[in-house]
Amino acid sequence: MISSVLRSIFPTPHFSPEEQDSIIEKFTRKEFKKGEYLLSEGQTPNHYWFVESGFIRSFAIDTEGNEISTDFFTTKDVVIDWPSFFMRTSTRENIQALTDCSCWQLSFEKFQQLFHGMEAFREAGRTRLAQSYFELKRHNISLISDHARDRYLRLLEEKPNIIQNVSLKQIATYLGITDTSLSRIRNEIANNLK
Amino acid sequence: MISSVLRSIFPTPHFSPEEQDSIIEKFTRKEFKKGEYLLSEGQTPNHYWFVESGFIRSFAIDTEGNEISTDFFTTKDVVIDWPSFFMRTSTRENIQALTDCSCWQLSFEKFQQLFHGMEAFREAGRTRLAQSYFELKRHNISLISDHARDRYLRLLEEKPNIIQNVSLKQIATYLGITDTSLSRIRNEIANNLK
DNA sequence: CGTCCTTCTTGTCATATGGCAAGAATAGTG
DNA sequence: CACTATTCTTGCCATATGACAAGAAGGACG
Repeated sequence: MISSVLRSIFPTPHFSPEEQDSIIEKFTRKEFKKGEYLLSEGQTPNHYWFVESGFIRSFAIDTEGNEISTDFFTTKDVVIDWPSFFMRTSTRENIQALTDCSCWQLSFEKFQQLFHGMEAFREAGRTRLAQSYFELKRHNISLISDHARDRYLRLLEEKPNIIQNVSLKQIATYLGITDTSLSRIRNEIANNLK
Repeated sequence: MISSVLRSIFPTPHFSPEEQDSIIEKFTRKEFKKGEYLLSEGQTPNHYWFVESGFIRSFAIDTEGNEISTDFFTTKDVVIDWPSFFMRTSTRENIQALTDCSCWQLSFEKFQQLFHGMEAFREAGRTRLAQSYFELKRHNISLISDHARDRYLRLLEEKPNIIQNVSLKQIATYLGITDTSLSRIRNEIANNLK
């Protein structure tokens, strides 16, 4: 099975062709239909994925029962709930396909083989997790310091195609506001008010 | 040098006595005076620490130049900025001793030896990072969903000794509010208003 | 033990965002 | 292609929290 996406995720300078092959052969192709869940709250994940095509979101349920979007994923992104995958615990997250998706799936077992058997693989994995941590903290600080408007504008820059794939409400909870407020913010921006 | 703290961080069921010894010998003792910085924005960290005694906070500077507390550390906690430590990049964080502190320090180089040389060590490290990620995300969702009052009460439960060691202002920015608002919240709680 | 400096509290008013509800627009479906 | 169900917008008013400033309280230090 050919995957230019996987090769670009484990690129040549850091991985020898043999290493690439032994990584890629451990992945299997997985398709998800729009609306389908890759992972649901309460489950203990046995896999994670890289996105070949499609759009995915993760969300958690807060104390009031509201869905709070925690992240959005598209081509080349790793789709994983780090804590539950590594700690083998049940997750608080839900991960749902927003469009039909095509992904590359790796089992925990195969992941462990690669992680403990190949130095380059664990360096890359560690870096990926550290990068996710960095972005999560950045979002955190932004929630504290920035106005909703600024958060929205930055999200648009970073994920321009989010508009076509994600409902206002789902974007709003990611930004920490209501869909009503986000609608107003969009209106202000469109009309160049403020 | 004896350290019951380090032994409890790399505990017996998961680490053989030999492994414990080979880990612990790589740490050095490091003392910090109240107010001293373990890490400053712009630096690339070459070490991380476990706290033996004392109280430490980390903070970032936001776009307006305000200090935003990102975490608090005390005995047994790992003090590290994961992204910059692993990615060998300059950090956005500042880490400062709030009291005189005694820590165990590990260099990046020695860390790498342990990480790539000892399976139990890298499992433990990965778990620690995953756990930090989990708590960061929980804080994130709390910033979006919970009232400041609830965040404050939870912080008090989780770190009861924070009050003795950290100023209101530093706690407030962690909670995402101003010190003024936190003062009012404390007043409400004390007088059982609301 | 008095002085100074930081931290904390409290008052007044401002503002960002929320809650609710009604209509408008859009998309999904037989 | 009509019908229905979401999703999005907009109005009105409520509320949590912020900004600023003045005083009170608490700690550090000679």
